[in-house]
Formats: sequence, C-alpha cells, structure tokens
Amino acid sequence: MKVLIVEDDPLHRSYLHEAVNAALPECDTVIEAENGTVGEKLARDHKSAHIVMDLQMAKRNGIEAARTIWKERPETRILFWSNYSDEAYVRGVSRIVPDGAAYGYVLKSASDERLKLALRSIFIESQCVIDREVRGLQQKSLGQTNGFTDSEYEILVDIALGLTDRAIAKRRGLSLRSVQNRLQQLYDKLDVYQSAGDDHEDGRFNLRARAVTVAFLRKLLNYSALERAEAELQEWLEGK
Amino acid sequence: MKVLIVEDDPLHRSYLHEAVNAALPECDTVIEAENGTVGEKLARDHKSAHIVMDLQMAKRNGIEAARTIWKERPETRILFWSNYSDEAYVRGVSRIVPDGAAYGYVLKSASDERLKLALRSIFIESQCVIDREVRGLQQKSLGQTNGFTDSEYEILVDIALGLTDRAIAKRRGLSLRSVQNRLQQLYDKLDVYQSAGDDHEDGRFNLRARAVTVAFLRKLLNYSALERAEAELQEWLEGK
DNA sequence: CAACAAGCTGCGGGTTTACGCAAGACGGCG
DNA sequence: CGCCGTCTTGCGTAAACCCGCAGCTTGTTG
Repeated sequence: MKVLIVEDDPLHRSYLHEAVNAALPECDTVIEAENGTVGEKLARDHKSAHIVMDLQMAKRNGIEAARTIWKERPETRILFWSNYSDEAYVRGVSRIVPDGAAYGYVLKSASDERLKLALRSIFIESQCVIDREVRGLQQKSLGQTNGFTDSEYEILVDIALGLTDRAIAKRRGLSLRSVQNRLQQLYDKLDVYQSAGDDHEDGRFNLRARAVTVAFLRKLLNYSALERAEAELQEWLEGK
Repeated sequence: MKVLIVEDDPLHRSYLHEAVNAALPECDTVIEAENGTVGEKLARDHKSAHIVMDLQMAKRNGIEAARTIWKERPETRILFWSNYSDEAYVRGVSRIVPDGAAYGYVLKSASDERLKLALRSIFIESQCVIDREVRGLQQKSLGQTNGFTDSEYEILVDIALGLTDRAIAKRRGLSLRSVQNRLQQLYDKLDVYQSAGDDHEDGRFNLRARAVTVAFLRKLLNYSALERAEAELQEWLEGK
C-alpha cells in the first residue's frame, strides 16, 4: 500500500509520515508533496489511492487539489487534516466529495490516537471519519436549521466578490428584485441589523459590506473560499 | 537567561524549544505558552525579557499579546515567528513596536540557521532582524511608494467593517464629502475599476465591496486585522 | 511673499441599494 | 380541486453611494 502526504509545513509533514508508518504497517511506501500542485501531479503519476491532505496551503489549497484528484479517480480515499474547522472549509469539502467516497476530516489538534484511528478506518475499512467538532458544523450547515441555504450562501459569495445586484442577477439568471430578496434574507440570517437601529441616526451599517464582514468573522467565509470564488468569477467573465 | 515561547502548535513549540536550546547555551530556562492569553500572563509573572511569539493563534493572537506586553515593559525583546508575511501582519506589528525596541520577524519557512541567528542577534546583541521578504513589504507599505497611507488604510478598515459613509465621518471627525474623497483615492489605488468598464452595462462592480475583497486577496487585510478592528469598533460604539 | 500642491468641505445630480406592497407561479396536501 | 406556503417578479420610493466642480485652508518651496 502506498500513501501520499500533501502538506506544506515540513514539521507537520514528517509528523504525518511517522504517524502513517506507525498506524499502517501494511503501508510500504510514503510519498510527500509540499503543495497542492505537486500533490496532484504525484497522485496522478502514482495513481495514489490513499492520500492525507492539508487544507490550507499557499500554492494550491487542499480543496482544489482534492477536487481534481477526485475528478480523475473518484474512489481515491482522502483524509483531510486541517488546523481549522471553519464552516467555509467544511462546506467546501462537502461540495466536492463524490458519492459514496470514503474520506475523513480530522483536526490537527486531535490526539495521535485519533489520527491513527482515522487513518486505519479510512484507508483500510473504507469508512468516513469526521471529527466530531466538524460534524457539528456539517449538520448545522447542510441541514436547514440555523444554517444557510445554498442560495443564501451563493449570494453571500457574490456580494463578497463585489458584484452589483445587476451583475448577480445576470450571473444567476434572476431578476433584480429576486436578487434583492435573497439579500434581505441573508441580512436577516446574519443578523446585520443588530446595533443598526439602536441609536438611530448614528451607528447605521452598510448592510452589504457588513454582511460580508460578519460572515467572515463567523468563519462562514475565509480566504480560501474567496480565492476559489474569485477564480470562478474570472472564469465566468471570460466566457462572457 | 529565560526565554518564553508563545505558540499554539505543539510541533512548532517543541521545535522552537530545541532551537532556543541549541542557539542560546546561556539560556537556562524555557517557558511555553499555548496561546496569547497565557503568554501575557506568563510574561508578567516571570517578567520575561525574551519572547518568541507566533502571530496566528486561535485564542488571542500574537499582535494583541505583544501589544500588552510591550505596554507593560517596552524593553522586552520579541521575535515574531510567523507562517505568513501578509501586509496586514507587517503593518500590525510595526504599529505596536515601541521606539528603539529590539524585535524580529522571521518566517516559519526560514532555515534552522536563520532562526538561530535571529535568536542570537535579537536576544544577545539587541539587534532588529527582519526577514528580507517581510522587509520588502515594510518598505513598500510604510514608505509612500506604491503603498497605502495611514488614512487610506484607515478608511479601508472602516468600510470593511461595514460602516456607512456617515458613520465613518462621525468616527473620524470628517465631513461626508471628505470620507468619500478618501474612498475614491482608495478605489483608485486598489484598481477596483479594472474590468468595471470593459463591457459597459454588464460586469460592473460594487466598488465598496470590491475594494474590501481585493484588499483581502492582496493580503492587505486578513482575519486577524479584521478581528482587531471589530473589537476597536465595538469599544468605540460603547463610548457612544 | 507669491506660488503651488494636498487635503477638507459644500453643492448637485446620476446611479445603486434596501425594501414595502402586491400580483403571479409552483408544489404539496387535505 | 382549492388552500397555503415559498419563491419570483414588477413598481415605486427613500436613502445611500459615487463623483465632478469649485471654493478654502493648510504646509511647503523658491
């Protein structure tokens, strides 16, 4: 069995290497990549079926890499190993995981034991292992309760990118008014009105900008999500 | 000599511990803290004069911690050891370093050698050591060339927080029109008009929101900067 | 001191946002 | 089928935003 490690921090990489060796005696080869681009290439060359992937990498992040890898070989098993449990990451991952694929999401703060267990469960037993903290987010995020609908999330991203109402309407195939309706919904859920009306005349917020910030502070958005969205936007702009 | 290490990743922490031992034989005690809050407390209790500090920590980030530490004892020597060289961090650090203080900024990607050298230079020789990559940013950022003025940066933060023009005017003691002038300057420098006018009628951006995003993508802003700004805003709102 | 650049301010107007109101469209469900 | 909730769309309005124009206050420089 071969395992590919994609992780840009050398310390973490060697830690992972050791953990894999310890947890998987049946593994005879470990390959390492220091960013997403190299990771994709190695995965392709070696036809890797077992990958441990960091999410936040400078060059090309884990979600991008995982997406192209899964596109080529959907049965690949990937364990995401991340520092954070931002809702943006969780949402990003669940967006790209193929039907029935075995994958995992473990936080770097987890114990050695937990990491090793996850490695065995996913790579040997083909089970999904999601860190309980992440799991909580997932439920909230994807279930409708308290979470955001896809359309709400979509429009959040659109205003975060800085599109006008009109541009959003065109992009999403909606009328101007519908876009604005969704915006209102979003403002509502993000509770942007908070101190807006407290001392009238005074501390009013610019709802649109405020919504983006609040989403950021709540980890609904993060750098990597923005980066991806921006890339998609540029792509769309090309295609007129 | 005593050295305090403030770093939330256990792996990095023990790596630092070893590096300190290797580089500074005259150091007899090493203390560790796993976040900013604990770091502040230990620094106070031990009257630490030599600190190695991570910037990005979940609980209370390095800039906050360094600020209060320096406020209490400005002669403290601090080596910032960070993953990133975001302009937001660089700016944040240079904002809080006291006159004539010895400090350093080394990236985690630097070699062992570089780290050890920096440790000796700062703690023994009282010299400032700034990673060359960071140095570049600093020049650009604080020198006027190509960089942003304080007032431009200020207004960038204000719109990022989601304040209205009127609110900004009140907060900064300016007229409405002046605020808008500064906004125009900002839009100009951030080059927000880029594809705005390309296919007229169509892909227009909302300048205000776009400016924030562009700043984010350029690392002019980041989570930690937003977080700090939000805290300051809340404080200001309290004080009416 | 005159001259000039840089920043603040008011005025005016064109555009974009935010949102109430109300009229369809669509899909369950009794 | 008729009732109801959710989603979409158009109309209209008040507010906010973007910005050109022009008069003022500064600080700088020859």
